[in-house]
Amino acid sequence: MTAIPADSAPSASRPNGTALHSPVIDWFDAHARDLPWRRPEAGPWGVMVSEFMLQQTPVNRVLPVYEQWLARWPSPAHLAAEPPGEAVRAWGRLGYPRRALRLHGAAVAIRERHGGQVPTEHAELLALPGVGEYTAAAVASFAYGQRHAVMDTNVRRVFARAVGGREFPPDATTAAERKLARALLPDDDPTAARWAAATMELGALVCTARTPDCVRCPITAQCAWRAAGSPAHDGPPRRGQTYAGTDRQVRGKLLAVLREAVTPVPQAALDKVWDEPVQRARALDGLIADGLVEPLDGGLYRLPLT
DNA sequence: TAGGCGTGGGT
DNA sequence: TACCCAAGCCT
Repeated sequence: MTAIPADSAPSASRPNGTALHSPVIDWFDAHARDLPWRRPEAGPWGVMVSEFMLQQTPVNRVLPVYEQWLARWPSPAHLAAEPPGEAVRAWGRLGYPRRALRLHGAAVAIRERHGGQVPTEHAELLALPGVGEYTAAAVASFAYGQRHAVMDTNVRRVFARAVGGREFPPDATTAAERKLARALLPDDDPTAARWAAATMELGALVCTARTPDCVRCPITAQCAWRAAGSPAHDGPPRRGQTYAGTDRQVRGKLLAVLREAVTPVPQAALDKVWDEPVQRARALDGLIADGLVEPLDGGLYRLPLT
C-alpha cells in the first residue's frame, strides 16, 4: 500500500488539480519549443513585445518580426524615442496594427511612469495601453516568475476539455473559468509560472482546436472530455469572422500602401486600393481616428509622426 | 457585452 | 474552394 500525499486528495477548492501538475510540467520540460522570448536574454521587454505580437497571431509569423523589432528597439526607451508610425511600419503584416500603436504607447508610458523598466506589478501592467487581463498576467508570470492565472485561448480549451468535459470553452471567459484557473494554480511562484507556460504549450501543440493529438497528451488518462467519449461541441456555432469586403480589408489595403511609402502618399494613390468610394472614405477616416494615419495638407497622408 | 479590428496558413 | 482559427484588447 503506497502512502498518498495529503495534498493530492481532491477537494472542492481544487478539483484534483495537483494530479495534473506533474504530468503537464514534465511534458513541458521535454517538449517545450525553444522560442526566443523564452530565453533568459529576452528579458521583460522581450516578453512584453512577444505577448503583444502573439495576440491573435501565430508563432511562426511573429518570429521574424520579433527578432527585427528587438534588434532595432532593445528597450522601451529605444522604441519610445521614435515616432509611432515607425512602430506601425515595423509591424509589417502581423495584422491588427493598432497593437503596434499600443505597444509604442506602452513604451512611452514605461519611460514616463516606470523609469524605463517594464513594471513588475500586475496592476501597473494592466494600466498600460494594449495590456489586458491576459497580457498582464503573462508578463508578470513569464518575465517575473509570479503566480497568476494566465488564461488564453489555449489554456481555456485545455481546461474545458480536461476538467469540464467539453470540446470548447464558452465564447466569453466566465467567472467559473477564472475560479477554476485559480484553483488549479500551483501554490508556489516558480511552479505556478511553469504551469502557466506548460498549459499554454499543451493547448498550442497537443490539445489543439481542430485535431487534438490525444495520443501524445500527458493527461489523456485524466481528461474528462476523453472519458465522456470526446463529444462534439453542442449549442450554437461559434461566431465566425468574415473578412472579404469588410472595412477591415479596406483598412488593411490602405495601410499597406502607407507602410511601403517613404514619402507622404497622395489621395489618388490610396483611391486605387478600393473601388467603392463611400467604404474607402469610411475606412480611411477610421484609420485616422485610430491614430494609424496622419492627414497632411494638400490631400497627403502618412504614418503618424506623433 | 457584442462586435470591430488584419493577415495568412492549415484542412 | 471555403472555412477555420491563431498567446486579445477596447469600446
